[in-house]
Amino acid sequence: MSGTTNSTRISLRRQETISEIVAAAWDLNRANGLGNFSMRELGTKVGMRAQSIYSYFRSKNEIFDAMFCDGNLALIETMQPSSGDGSDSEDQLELIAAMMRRFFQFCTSDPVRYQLLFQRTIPDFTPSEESFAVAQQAYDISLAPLRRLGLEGSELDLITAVMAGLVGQQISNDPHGNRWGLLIDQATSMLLKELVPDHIAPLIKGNSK
Amino acid sequence: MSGTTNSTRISLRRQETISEIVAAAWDLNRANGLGNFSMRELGTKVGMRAQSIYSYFRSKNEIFDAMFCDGNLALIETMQPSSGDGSDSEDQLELIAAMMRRFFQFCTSDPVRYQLLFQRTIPDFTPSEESFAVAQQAYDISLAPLRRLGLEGSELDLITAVMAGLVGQQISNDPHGNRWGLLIDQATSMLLKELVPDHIAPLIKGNSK
DNA sequence: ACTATTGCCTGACAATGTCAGGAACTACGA
DNA sequence: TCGTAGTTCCTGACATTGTCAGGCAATAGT
Repeated sequence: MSGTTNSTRISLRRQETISEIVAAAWDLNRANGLGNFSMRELGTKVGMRAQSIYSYFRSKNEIFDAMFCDGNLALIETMQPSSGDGSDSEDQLELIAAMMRRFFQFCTSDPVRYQLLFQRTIPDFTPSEESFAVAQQAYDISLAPLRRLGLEGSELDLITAVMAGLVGQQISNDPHGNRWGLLIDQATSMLLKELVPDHIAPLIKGNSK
Repeated sequence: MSGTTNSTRISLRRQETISEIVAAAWDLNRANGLGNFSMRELGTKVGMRAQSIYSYFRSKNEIFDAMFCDGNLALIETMQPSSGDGSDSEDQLELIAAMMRRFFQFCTSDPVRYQLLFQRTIPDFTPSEESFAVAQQAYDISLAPLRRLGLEGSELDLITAVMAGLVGQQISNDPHGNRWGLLIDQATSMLLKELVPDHIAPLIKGNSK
């Protein structure tokens, strides 16, 4: 099982099987909680024996690695700017709020994916260089609108903390609701008042208690 | 192994052994990552066979439960008001900032404990009624200073999200440093400006960019 | 057609959580 | 003090789990 082949047909077939295995792994993780599945269960779901999976992935952790890469690609797709994104100050600010809501939705719509991407749930799993590079790309794309506002360093740290906090609390404490989702706009405006006070007048409509 | 005995000496001995097992479990979890230890390893560390541990805990998850309870008792101890806490408005505000710093320190000083208390890392583990009650108590004690300021509902949600976010980002991204710890005071004042604007004049010394 | 590669299988092994039964020791009551 | 009950650990064992080795049937390449 070298994994290298010159045949397009076989290569395609192999890629398909790999994708099937990864998709089945997502299903099992979502059903059982992250990490709570056996290779035998996975094999059964795909229609082969567990041992056969080892001709596609060298270890269980390599399946997590493929999932990690998969999840970050999905994040890139979610956070990629869409074609209608304007460039003047007012649109930028609305873009930030929309970006926050998009990230929140991405994370809370799939808690297992969130765990794998942003927490350290699997003790022995660390991403490969390749998939870590994808994660870095996802990070850069996610923060690009903030950087375009001139935010950097500790300012970005504060924003990522607030965003991560809203998501984390939502997933931990109200997984089937939207309790912390209702706070996104307030949190966003609070952050922008703090970090970009000169730019926020048009967006802020009054937030006093 | 009924676990019920009339003998103080035996009862004490049993409690000591239980404590030893839990302490050894903390050590192993901290060394290997949460959940990444075997009962055999734990038995060896305590000086008995793995099977013998089952005369003290019915399952591995029951050990996690004891640890969960343990960790929340430590949180209660950390967040309990100290004797020098004043009651007027100015002291209250400084109390909030100190509370934030204390919570941050509690979490980041022991990431495995943080994971067990605040994340869902062990798929099949849910706290027992008894230890969940301790966790509720810890929550109430932690939030009491905020409630004394008149904060409630979604205001508390925003604060807990920011706090959780700072901790979570710190532990995930800078486990051996203090990158997000440096943002605590700014985050605190930002929150108080947002939520208690009438009360914060004496504390805020100017935070514009 | 023949050979090499691929894709799965069976068989097996060490590690893991946990159960059952029992021996040695300790505590309690007569 | 002695006998009995309870406690604390042990050995032995089992089902499950991650993963390796070897091999056969089907497919691909020449």
